[in-house]
Amino acid sequence: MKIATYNINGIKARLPRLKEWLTETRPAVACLQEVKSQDKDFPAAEFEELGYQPIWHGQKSFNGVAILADTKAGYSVQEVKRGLGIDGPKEGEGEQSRYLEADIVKDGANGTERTRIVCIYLPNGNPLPGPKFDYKIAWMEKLRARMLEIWAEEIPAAVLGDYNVIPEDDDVFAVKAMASDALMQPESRSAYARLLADGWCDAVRTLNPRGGVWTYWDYQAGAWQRDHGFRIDHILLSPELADRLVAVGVDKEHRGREKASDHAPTWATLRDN
DNA sequence: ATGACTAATAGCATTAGA
Repeated sequence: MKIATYNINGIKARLPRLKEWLTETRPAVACLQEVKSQDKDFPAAEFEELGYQPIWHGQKSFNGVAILADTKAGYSVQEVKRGLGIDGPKEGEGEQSRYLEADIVKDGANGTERTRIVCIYLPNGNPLPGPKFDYKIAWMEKLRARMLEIWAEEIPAAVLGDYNVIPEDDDVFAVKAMASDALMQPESRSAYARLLADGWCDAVRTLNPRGGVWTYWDYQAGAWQRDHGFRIDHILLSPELADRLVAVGVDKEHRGREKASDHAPTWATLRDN
């Protein structure tokens, strides 16, 4: 079972690239972030034609998350929860669309297999200090509380998405370049480290203990051409899924295509039960 | 150096991203 996360940076602008990626790599589950469209504009039929069942939590202009399940491979998606119940950083703004939780279901000879999949788009947190950074840290605390609830259920679970956290110094091309950024502040890192301390397994780090894996390259200053990237898209696994971890990867080649997102798809494959 | 790109929405710029 291959599970993937991909910050697509606008579904309208990215649809041809996204469909290409789904067709070429065929993940069982795809978590999408920065959909940047309202619910009514989500192109559900485009995914259904490819053999994917989508659920989505949209928002006008920015944010927005979605989960796709490969129906051709026998998977379906059942929504469990949307939103963490935390308001955005602006006065009276209400909640932003950053959290979508679902069960991926597959019927087999040995009964029904259920995998909890959580798709997150964690707040960026810049500039700092300020309300946006405070919001990021508060959001991470809310996320941790929800992840502890899921942990207590003792179910196979994965929390995938754009965490907007560079966990370690070897997850960035140059520490100095990002030192003052919200992505690698001590508070951001320690909030992420707490998730790992709770027992969640960082899949990409586990199979790449020396770091040096990037999932994002800025559009600016020739970052892609110079390989000036960093790792902020993460796949966290419960013990049940960590035991089944086979491989991880970043579909880096897709970052180099025409009209690409600034993130690359990041995936993990899990052994079948 | 708060620049450099890119996307969305509403325009003849601004907000947001990271």
